[in-house]
Parts: sequence; structure tokens; C-alpha cells
Amino acid sequence: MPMLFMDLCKVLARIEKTSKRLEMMSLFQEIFQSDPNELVEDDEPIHDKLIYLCQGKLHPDWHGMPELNMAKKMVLKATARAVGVSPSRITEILKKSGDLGNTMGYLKKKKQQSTLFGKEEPMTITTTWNELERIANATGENSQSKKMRILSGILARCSPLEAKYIGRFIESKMRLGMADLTMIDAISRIFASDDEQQKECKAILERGYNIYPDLGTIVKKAFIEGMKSIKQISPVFGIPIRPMLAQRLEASAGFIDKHGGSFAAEYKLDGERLQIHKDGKDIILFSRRLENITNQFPDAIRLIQDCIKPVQAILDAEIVAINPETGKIDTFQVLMQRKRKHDIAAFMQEVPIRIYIFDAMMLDGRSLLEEPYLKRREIVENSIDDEKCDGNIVAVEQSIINNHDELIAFFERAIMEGTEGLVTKSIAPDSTYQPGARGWLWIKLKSLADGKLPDTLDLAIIGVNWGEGRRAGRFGSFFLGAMNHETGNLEMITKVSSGITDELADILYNDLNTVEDIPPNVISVEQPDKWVIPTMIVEIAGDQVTSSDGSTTGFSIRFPRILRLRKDKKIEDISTVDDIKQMA
DNA sequence: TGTGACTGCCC
DNA sequence: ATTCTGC
DNA sequence: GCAGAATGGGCAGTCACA
Repeated sequence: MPMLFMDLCKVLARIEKTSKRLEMMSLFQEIFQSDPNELVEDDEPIHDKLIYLCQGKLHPDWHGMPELNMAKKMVLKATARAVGVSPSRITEILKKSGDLGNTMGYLKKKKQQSTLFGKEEPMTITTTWNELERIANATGENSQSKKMRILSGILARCSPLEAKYIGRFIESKMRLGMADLTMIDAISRIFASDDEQQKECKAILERGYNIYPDLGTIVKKAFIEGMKSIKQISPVFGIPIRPMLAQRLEASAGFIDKHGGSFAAEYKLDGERLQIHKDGKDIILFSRRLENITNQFPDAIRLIQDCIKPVQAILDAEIVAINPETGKIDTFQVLMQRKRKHDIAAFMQEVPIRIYIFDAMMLDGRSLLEEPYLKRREIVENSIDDEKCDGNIVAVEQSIINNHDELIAFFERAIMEGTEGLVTKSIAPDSTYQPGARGWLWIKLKSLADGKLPDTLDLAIIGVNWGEGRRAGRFGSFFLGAMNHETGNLEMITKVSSGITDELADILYNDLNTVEDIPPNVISVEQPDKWVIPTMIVEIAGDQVTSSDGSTTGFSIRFPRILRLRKDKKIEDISTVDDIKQMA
């Protein structure tokens, strides 16, 4: 008897209830410690599907399978149809509950009470997964109604609890308080009988996942073929490695301490992370989130074929846009125009690219993950054929830093050359490549103050959106406006969410004067859930002023965050559109 | 045939 | 991307 | 400090519909 989707949902509901990690893990283990017959359906083990359903995804990103292409708005419409409630009414409920899944469960329950039909055939793990895959596979003309029909069908036959997690899955927001790493931790406990063994199993699973980033397959393999099979996984051509990440440090003072003395520093370029896989003439490119982006960059493929010396390699790099007029590095916004499927040839001319390589994870079949940083850096430098590449593939600018002054000098040089700042890297012998880890071996330095804008901005709150999940029932984000002195209007510049603490949310919940209609003198293209009579002012940091079609001012802020409330400021004192224009 | 709503993925 | 929070 | 969750600007692609 295969496991029912309802059985999984019951466990998920219990996991969601607790915030204690040990309890979550022990509940999660129950799923995989069921009667062995339950973990097989149609002669196929279902461990992988169980994991995917818990992760809110059908496949790992790098498989290139179609996405659901269905999210909040379409789920809302489909739900409206299935339960016979108007979309506007559902929107209203949703604003209050802050959770699409909960809303669907609630509506389903109400609907059930008013109907007398018996239950249909219950959904199993596999049938549920198959139905969701049908949604993903619907493409082309009429596909939106087809997706909604399939979802309506699921909702017609499922229970309120199942409806809840179907909704969560489609939104890709499982909200279990438990994700990949905690799942690995939990699974490792099944394979271990004591603490030491558990640590070892966890390390093996994590390593396996980091170099074969498909948790469903890893867990299935562990159960079917044993932990030994996970140990044998190694970095290979065509399978992306989870990229190593850097921590962030605000000031420049902590770097010597964190690195324990001298360290390396590299320019941090404002482009797109690029993981290069080369095997002879075969090249595959992966993005930071492990999407296969090979087709976007035929020019990069050619460069790599011509200029990378090793036959087989996996390299870590940043790809940036080059301004064809000036030959200088162009902005991230320009590079993003290369994120396309059509007119690729034309945009290769319009937005040429350059590749900055900064690490090597595999060389001629041999894993370099355990090699120290300096050794890997040397391999990077030796891998590039400088004569052939004409400066289009380069090792990223690097320097060894011995003291604070050198760090500042190198940072300022980096900024002068139009980069985002520096990534500093430990040069200790144990400075290995740690896939997936955001540890302190790598630290990024983006500015010496908070935010990279020369100044912070003081902007007025002109609107609010309700929050979801953890922020349900409170504000999730604020619409912020700047003063246009020529017209006397407050023009919307950006929304902001980062920096809202529970405390700030509470204060503003009481102090903001929300209204239904847009106040006079407020100008905004986008519509918030509620307008606000502008009296409250917040101080904002950001990294850049961007050129924006979404704002009447033509400007917005990249990475906006709230620093503090400015109760001392008056509307007349806030930043002006001209102030912002001058920072662009 | 053009446009707006929606979605996914870069940062 | 940034930031906050519970463990 | 880790892991997870909630949110930002802005790009292209797709589909529905006028």
C-alpha cells in the first residue's frame, strides 16, 4: 500500500507547528521510517518524490525541466473556480491570512461542509507528483486554463489539509521551517546509531548534495544503495557544484581578525556567477542557482573552447557586460539583457561579454575541492591562454593583503575600476573550496559605510503591502516617496522590506494612517494594498540608483533597506527627486 | 498585431 | 541581493 | 553563527485578449 499524500501532509503540519529543530527532524524521520511497502509505488521507490514535495519543487533546477509557470495569481483564480468563491473575496481573505495555502485549506473546508459528496480515490505521493508535473508540462495556447483545470481537479478531490500544501507547493513556499540542510541532518540520524556516526553521515550526505545538488536523488540513493554510494560521488563534467558563497562584513576592520593574518583579496565584479564545465570541445555553463545557461552565451562558449588550456575542467567565474564603445565593464542591468532565448546573435554584438575566472573545482577529472586556495588560484592562472584570449577571459584581479592600509588601498582601487568592491579569501592551508557554504573563508567588502550610495536617503512612507507567512497580519513592505519640489508631489521611488524588525513593524502598525484612496500629491505607478497619509519618514540605504521604467521619476534604488525611523524629520525635509537624480 | 499580466531568475 | 529571528 | 524565511529592482519569455 503506497503512502498517501494525506499522510505526508499530516507530518508536514506537525513539523510546521514547532520551531524546535530537533523535534522537526524527528518528525521528518517518521516519513522515511514508514513500512517499507509504503515507500514504494508502482515498483518505484518514492524517496525522491517525498523530498521534492517537501522542497516545493518537481526537479532540481539544473535538469532544465519546465517550471510550473503557475503562481499566486493563477492559483487564486483556480481556487476561486474550484470552491465557487469570487477572486476578489479570496484576495481579501488572503490579505488577512498572509498565506495562500492556509487560505485554500480554509476555503476547501467551508466548501466541504456544504457538500455531501463522498471522497474520491485518495491521492498517493506519486499521483500527486504526477498531477503537479502535468501542470508544469502544460505549455502553449490555452495552457493557462489547462493548468487551472488540473489544479481545480486536484482541489475537487483533496482534503483541506492537502489543499493547503498543494497551494504552498505551487507557490514554492513550503514554510516548514525546515529546508535542505535540516532535511539532510534528519536523514543522517536514520543512518547512525551514535553521535559520532551521525556527524559522519551528515558530512557524507552534505558533501554528496553539494557536488550532486539533487536532494531527492541523494536521499533515494542513500536508502537504496547505501551510504557508501554517496561517498563515491565526485565532481564530474555536466553536474553543477553548489557554488561557494561569501559572508559579508560592513567595515574593513574585522578582516585581519577573521582571516587570522594575511589574506587574498579579489575584485568583486557586478555580473552573473558562471560555473564553467569543459570537456574537450563540450562546454556547459551554469548560473549561481544552477540553471543551465549554456544557450545564452555562444560567444562565451567559443572563448572557453579557444582559451582554456586544460582538456577537462570545472571553473568558477563571473561574466560581465562590456560596453562596445568604451571597452569598459558595463552595468548588471545591461548584462541582464543577455538573459534571453531570442535574438542572441544580435545581442552578442550589442552586449559583448568578458569572463573573469576566480576558482577551479576540477581539473582533468581530479577534484580540487580539497586543495588550498593558493594552489587553486595558481591552477586558474595556468589554465588561461593569454595569447589567444585577447583579454576576454582573465583571472580576476587579485592581491595578497597584509594589513589594514593595504586593504583600504586595494578596495579603493577596485571601486575606481568600477567593481562592487572586494571578496577577501583565506590563504590558510585549510582554505578549501566549500561548496554551498557561506562560511568565513570568503568575505565580501562592498563598502566602508553602510550601503554604497554616498549618502543615505530620507523617504516618506506613502503606502503599505500586507505581509505573508511570518509577517502575516503586519506590513510586509513600504512604498517610499521622494519630494518633487517643482510640483510639490511625493513620487514613489522604491518599495522597501529589508530592515523591518518586529519592533518597527509594531510601531508603524499603530502610527501609520492608512487610507483606501491615493492621497493628493502622491504619485505612484504601482498600487499598494493600502495608501498612507505621508507623515512617517524612514532613512534608507541602498547600493545604487538605478534607471527605472517602473517609477515616474525614472529612478529607483538597488537593494534598498531601512536603517531607522526618522521621527525627527518633516516631509519638507526629505530627500528630493533631484537629490536622487544626482546620485545616479 | 500590440499590450498588459504574470512568472521565473539574475543580482 | 539584504535583513531579521529562533535555536 | 547557522538555517530559514520574507522581502527588494529589473530583465526576458509566455500567454490571454483586445
